[in-house]
Amino acid sequence: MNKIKGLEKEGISKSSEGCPMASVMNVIGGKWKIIILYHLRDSILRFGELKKRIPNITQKMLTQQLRELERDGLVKRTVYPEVPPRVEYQSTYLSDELRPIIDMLCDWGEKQKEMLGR
Amino acid sequence: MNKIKGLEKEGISKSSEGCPMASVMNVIGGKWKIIILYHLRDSILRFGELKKRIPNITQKMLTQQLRELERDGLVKRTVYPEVPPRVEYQSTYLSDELRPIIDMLCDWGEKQKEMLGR
DNA sequence: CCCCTATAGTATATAAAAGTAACTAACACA
DNA sequence: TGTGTTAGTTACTTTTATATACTATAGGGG
Repeated sequence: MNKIKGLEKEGISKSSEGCPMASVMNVIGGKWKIIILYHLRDSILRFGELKKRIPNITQKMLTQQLRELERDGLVKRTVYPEVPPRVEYQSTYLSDELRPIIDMLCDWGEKQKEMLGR
Repeated sequence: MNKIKGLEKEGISKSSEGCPMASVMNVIGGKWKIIILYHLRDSILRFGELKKRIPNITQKMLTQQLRELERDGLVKRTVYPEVPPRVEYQSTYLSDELRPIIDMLCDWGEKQKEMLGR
């Protein structure tokens, strides 16, 4: 179980050649990643806090997506050797640069919701 | 086969409550959607042209994602009753507003690639 | 007429990703 | 000895994505 997703993401390979967008998708394309990064925009959160803020995600998915984000340098994971365990997640230099983009996406979503009559 | 994905996306329901990001993800969260919109940023493209520009996508996926994008008002599909058939896809008012976001994502991807040493 | 090409798809079968539910480790407290 | 807490695992099922093959249509060549 040391490989979560095989070769594909080990070095952002495969579909990243040719299309600049494809490599981006490799890193933030997971179903929950942008949502996770959205919640980590301005807070350091523990695993359980993230889980509360993203009600529909399962523990397995949250763990998995966080590990991939960590591997790709988009979140920093800090484990405190306590009992019960405490693990904190925070954004990094790389994901900080995604913040304006995430904010814009959020605004776009609001506008789009209005346009679709609701 | 009249329902591509069931209820979930019919009205941007489900996970859109609570999290503003979730509704955005419902619309552009498909694996290929941002890539498709990226290629339609500044060109009107036929099905086959899109397929050439996105080599790893399969016809089925391209068809499916385009239909979902059309349904959500992000692409306009124009069929010319010719043989061989000609179908053109173009961006809409809604997706035009995504353009700066897509460009920023693209830039972020470039920067990120450099940082990861290559 | 038969075969070939081209375009924009469908259909079917298989692989991969995501979801579900139950289980674990470690200690604190009662 | 038994219960609660947190951050995960594990095994299993369902949903998505991919690969491959196939279809309809018209024009052109033989």
